[in-house]
Amino acid sequence: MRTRNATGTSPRVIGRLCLYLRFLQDLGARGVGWVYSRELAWSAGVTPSQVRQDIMGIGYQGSAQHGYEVDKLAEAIHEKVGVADEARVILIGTGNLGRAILQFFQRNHPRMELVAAFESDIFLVGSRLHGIPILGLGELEATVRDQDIRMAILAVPENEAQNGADRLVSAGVRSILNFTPNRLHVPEGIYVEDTDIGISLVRAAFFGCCGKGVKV
Amino acid sequence: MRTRNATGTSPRVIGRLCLYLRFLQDLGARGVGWVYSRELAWSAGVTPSQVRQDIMGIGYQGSAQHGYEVDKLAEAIHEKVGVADEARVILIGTGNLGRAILQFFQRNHPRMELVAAFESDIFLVGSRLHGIPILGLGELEATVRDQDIRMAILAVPENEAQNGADRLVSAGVRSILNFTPNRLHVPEGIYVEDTDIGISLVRAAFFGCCGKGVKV
DNA sequence: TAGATTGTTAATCGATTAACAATC
DNA sequence: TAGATTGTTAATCGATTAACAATC
Repeated sequence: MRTRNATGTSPRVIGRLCLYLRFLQDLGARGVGWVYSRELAWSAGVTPSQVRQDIMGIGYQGSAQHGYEVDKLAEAIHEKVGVADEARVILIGTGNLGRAILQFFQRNHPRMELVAAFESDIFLVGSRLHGIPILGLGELEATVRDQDIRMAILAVPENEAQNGADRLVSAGVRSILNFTPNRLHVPEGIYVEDTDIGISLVRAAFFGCCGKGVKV
Repeated sequence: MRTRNATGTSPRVIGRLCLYLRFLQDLGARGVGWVYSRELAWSAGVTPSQVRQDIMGIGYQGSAQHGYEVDKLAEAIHEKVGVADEARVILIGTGNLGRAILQFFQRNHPRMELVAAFESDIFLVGSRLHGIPILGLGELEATVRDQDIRMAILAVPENEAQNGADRLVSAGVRSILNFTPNRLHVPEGIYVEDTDIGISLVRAAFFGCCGKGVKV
């Protein structure tokens, strides 16, 4: 199963564009005006060839003489990827992981807006965590519909994962950032981004200790 | 740049084996004795073909009649991936993210052992967080050497990321689970697993809101 | 100019899927 | 047996890299 969109942009390309954008913003802040694919490649840990492919993919053109204009390229990438800025998001689950995500929003204040967090524990409902209102799970569907929410962060206990996803999807959510250790079964057209710390730990242990991981 | 090891096991395969293992352990606990590739595939969100490929890769054989024996297959996967159980890990940085990771260890108690956490704030050094001793960054190298640590979790502020990685590598660490938003530059043979919540958010927003993500 | 870089196509590489004989 | 499944090879698909003409 692959994810694609109309323009052929894959999740991997989006990830790399984000990395380029961070580097470009950094360069811009330092007053650097131009950058070569080689330098962008270095910042993102990829090849210059791939950088040029990615930039070709968003239709931006550089100069063979000076490389890419920092501000212009940043703008071009932002035009492609900047939907994140307008995204309004909800969080389901305010356990340890949920609270870490709330903190992430409070600290890094990504431009996307965290509208509300949902929680089944009625003692928490009605309060606020890191400035975000905690609503009861019963209000989930109404909130998604009324506020036209298209994206949700799922951080509920494992045994509620699929049920939570089902409710989100039927309420109208189009993409889920899944922090549960389960793989979610969703209809076609719904995007799921899995984040699995347990697997990341095992992978690092495997390649670090015994797998003799080798970059080739 | 790809990561490979002697036996050809890629990070993706390891990730899927972990998912199969979780499902198998669940089945085992429920007293189920046999499982088909179709069911394993469903649990991990992949195709039965891929499941059979992965299982072939670890050298386990099933039966065309009953599928795979749950306990035996779990054991075979565990034999491949179970190095994680013996891994001893250190954490660098005890900010918000670092503390979330400490909580993760305390709650999910993965079998790998979190030996110590390192912190530059001298007011925290000497105390314990979630049962884990907090040491000063000056003790990093000695600890890695004396305790033969091969894996580290990097959760320092962005501007200390590369420096932290350099110190870890030169002290002898072989793999890094990187929670900073930077891509680390490490020598060949060192494995880095990147976890980037910011990018995950942007991806989900992109494919949920405007990218019209479609599973194909 | 000479040298370095981009844009873009072609080649390569790896990962996934399909197909099907063998099996029970 | 008939039907379903595995093991395994071949085909497909996608992503990455290499190559090189065009450019300045």
